[in-house]
Formats: sequence, structure tokens, C-alpha cells
Amino acid sequence: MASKATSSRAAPGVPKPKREEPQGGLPRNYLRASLLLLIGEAPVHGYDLLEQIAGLGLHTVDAGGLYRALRVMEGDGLVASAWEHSASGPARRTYRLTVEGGEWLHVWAGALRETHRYLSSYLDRYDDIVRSPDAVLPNAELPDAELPDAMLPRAEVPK
Amino acid sequence: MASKATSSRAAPGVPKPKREEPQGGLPRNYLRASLLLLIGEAPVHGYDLLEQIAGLGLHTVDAGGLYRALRVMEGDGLVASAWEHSASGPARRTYRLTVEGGEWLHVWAGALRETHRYLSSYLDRYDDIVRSPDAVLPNAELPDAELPDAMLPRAEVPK
DNA sequence: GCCAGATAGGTGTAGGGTACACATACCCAA
DNA sequence: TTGGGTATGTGTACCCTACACCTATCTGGC
Repeated sequence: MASKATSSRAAPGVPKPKREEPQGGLPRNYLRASLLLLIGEAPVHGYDLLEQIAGLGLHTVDAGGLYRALRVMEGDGLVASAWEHSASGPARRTYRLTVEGGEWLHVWAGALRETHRYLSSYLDRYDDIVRSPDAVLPNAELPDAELPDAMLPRAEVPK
Repeated sequence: MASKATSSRAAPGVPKPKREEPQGGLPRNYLRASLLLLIGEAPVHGYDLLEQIAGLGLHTVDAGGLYRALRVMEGDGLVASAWEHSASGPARRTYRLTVEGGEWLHVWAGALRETHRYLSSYLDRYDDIVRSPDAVLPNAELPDAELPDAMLPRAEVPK
């Protein structure tokens, strides 16, 4: 297998696993959590969020989904918005955090902190397996050989 | 609000947010990833996994979902199973990793390592907000006051 | 014997978040 | 006036998750 399918699409040889989704192994509802954080840092509008949010791991955000999430969050009372008519370009809807949104940001941060700890545990155990001499694993971390690069959970796993 | 609803159920006062789901902010497909890790450590059967997997953050796993995931993973060729008739108790289906399953474990570990880094970044930025004197946040991390403990993303956020 | 309970594995299904395609409108420069 | 960047949205299918429910085996107590 392997051959040469570096094209972000799944290799034809792979039977079923279509886990090359953009969000790979990011937390559930991470979009919501990220939006709360960014809006909590400073009031922003959607298009700005669309560009900033890549820095939190959401590289290929669906713009529509982001705007939809914002409207839903406003409906839930987590954020509030106001139109801002700039001299250049279309009007922009600027969001700010509500009190309840702030509470939820705290809650989310707590949950993500716990997730962070569990991931540390997961990765430690994984490293133990890989380093283990009596590796149960069929083939341990081949430096740069057979591992099919087209079936990644996320599009790319840099660094 | 707040009052006294420490009962793992959502407080009645909360308008919409039903984010008190068991899996809170754990990664997407974390069940699959965890099963791969555990089976990679040593061959096990489903019921055993059901008990072990809590150690990875999945405290309230749905047993049916776990068994279903195992069957699907076997259908995908990630694991292989064999019946084991013990002297005491019902027969158990023991799973082991296939070569392809091992490759996917590596892939998942890479994705989760990246997620781990992004969560570090998220939490750093959150701490910056909380510590910030000119906090944009309506109310910063009340030590143990108003924060409603019944609307947690995960059931409990210990330690 | 019989029944409760632990062990062990499984199905049905509704809900919700995500991904992808597509639509709309404003403003500016060529 | 046409294209492209800015800015905001809708429609919808898919798939994971959560919850309820079911079957079967074996052991121990009454």
C-alpha cells in the first residue's frame, strides 16, 4: 500500500476508515469552546473569528458552521451581538460575552483542562507501548516508511 | 440560581444549554482511540475494556456503544477477535490489534498529541484572561461561589 | 429447585454536532 | 462592469453519541 497519495483525499486502497476528517481528534464542541475563549479575550466579529480560530487547532473551519454556532450561542444567551457599520466593507456583527457566557467559558476551561490531563495519560501509555521491547504492537512507529499518510484523522499532523 | 442541585442532573433554571453530556470535552472518536490503545497494550475482551476505559476519561461509557464500536472496528480490520470459553462465566470475545489497527493507533496518537498541544495553548490563553486585571470577562473565576456546578460539560471535574 | 445478581455481549433509535455545498450582499479596484 | 475580498448566512446528509432495552451464562443463597 502507501504508494503516493499525499493529496488530502483518502487512499483508494483503504477499506473503510474515513477518519480523515478536518477536526480529527479535537474535543467535542471545541468550536463552541473556542468561540467563547476568543470572544472572551475581546469583542470580535465573525469573520475575524474565522481567521483567529485556526490558531486554536481549527484549521479548516466551516464558515457557515461558525456563523451558525454564533447565532445559536446568542440564542442561548452566551453572547450578545451588535451591528457595526464600518466605512469600508459590509457591516459586521460584533459579539461580546454575556455573564452566562463567561460562566460557561469557565466551565469549558475546566472540562478541557481535565481532557488535557487525560490526553497526557493516553500519550504516556502510548509511548510506553512504543518503547516497550516486548511490543505487542505489530509494527512500532516506523520512522518514515509504511505508515500511510493519507488516512490521517486530521489532514496533516505537523511538527 | 445555583441553590442546591448537586445531583448530576441539570438545574431547572438553565435555559437551553444541555452540555452536561457525559463525554463533555473529550476528543471526537475518543472511544475508538481508547480502545485501540487498550487493545494495543494487551489483548482483552469487551467487558474488561468496559472497566479499564474509565481510566482514560470515559467514566460513563455506554456498554452497548463499546461493544458496537468493537464490532465495527473488527469489520474495518483494525482488530481481530476470538471466543474464549472460560470455566466460570459466559464466553468472552477477546480482541487483539491487527497490523492496520496498529498503524491507526500511531495515527491517533499523533492526532491526540496535536490536540494536547492545542489544549495547552487554549488553557494558557484562558489563564491569561482570568489573570488579566482589565478582565473583559463579566466575572472571573469565583473561587467557590456563584458558578453553577450542575451545568458542567462533564458530570464532575475532580481534583 | 429456583431466583437474584454478576458476568458478558448485543440491538434500536433519536438527537445533535460536523462537513460540505451553496446563497446573499457590500465595497473597491482594474 | 466585472472580479475578488469582505462579511454573513441557509440546507442538508452523515455519523457519533446517548439512552433504553434485550439475551445468555454461571454462581451463590434460600
